[in-house]
Amino acid sequence: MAENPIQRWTRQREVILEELRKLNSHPTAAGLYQIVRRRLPKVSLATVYRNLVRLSELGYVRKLDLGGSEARFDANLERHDHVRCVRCGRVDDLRSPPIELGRAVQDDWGGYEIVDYRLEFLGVCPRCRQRTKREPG
Amino acid sequence: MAENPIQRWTRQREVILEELRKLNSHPTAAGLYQIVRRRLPKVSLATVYRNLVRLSELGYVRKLDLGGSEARFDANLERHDHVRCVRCGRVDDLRSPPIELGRAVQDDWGGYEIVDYRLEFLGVCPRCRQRTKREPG
DNA sequence: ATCTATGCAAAGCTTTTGCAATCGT
DNA sequence: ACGATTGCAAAAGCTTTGCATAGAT
Repeated sequence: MAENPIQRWTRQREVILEELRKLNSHPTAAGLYQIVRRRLPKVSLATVYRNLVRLSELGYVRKLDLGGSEARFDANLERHDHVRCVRCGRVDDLRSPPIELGRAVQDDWGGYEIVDYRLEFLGVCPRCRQRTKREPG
Repeated sequence: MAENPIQRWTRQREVILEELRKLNSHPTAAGLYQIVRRRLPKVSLATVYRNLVRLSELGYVRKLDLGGSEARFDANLERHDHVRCVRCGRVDDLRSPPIELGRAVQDDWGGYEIVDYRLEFLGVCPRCRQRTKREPG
């Protein structure tokens, strides 16, 4: 997938990957930037973006591109789907096995050659459900 | 869904809705703008955006928010999924019936209350497949 | 007459890019 | 030493917003 596999394992790249691997919260680039900054105060947001692109190309991470205005990143490379909270934006992994492509659609594909799918559930996360009970509306 | 259902049926709103209804190509705001401009040369892109938001609130259209950088709009209000061409960005309706939420996931939802899902298939559209045969790579 | 909607331009937000300096190999 | 990578700032791409004017009811 990467055109040029040559890479230099810079401190920035290392820390960005390490911190993303610690999280299961699928941070946005800006979110991860704030976390990485705690270890590398001088890092720039552009470096975080560039490394996330590079690490995706190299197959270390996955760019999620779910709904919402910001892309999210995931170091969990196994095929899995996500649930996104419509209130707070939080994204969690779905424990359940991914759907079977073949079963989902019985009809024809209109001439398309299918290569992948993107499935995202929308819901209200436990914390936001709790909050709703106290302050409805 | 609309906070304030009061509305004025302006020429712009009418034409924007009419043109979107003619299409099954799920245009972006900019794409629809180009089409609407043929009938209303002085219309502004901001008006198209504002009306698409308003028409979504009023339930006349649906904002798709699939992958990709631009939002797409659909006047087909029936529950249906989409296929997006990874080469040219074209979005088509899936004829097949939508998947059944309950069947897709057997396991627990991690405390989430599920309200909706978003399913998008990625593939290569007929035209791009054709092109590939001539100029592979 | 009232008050929403429009057109224009400017601003906002996320992401990308140009450039000189830095650092990994 | 070579050239990929960085930090900074500027730019780019999509969408929203402020404001004065036009227009629907």
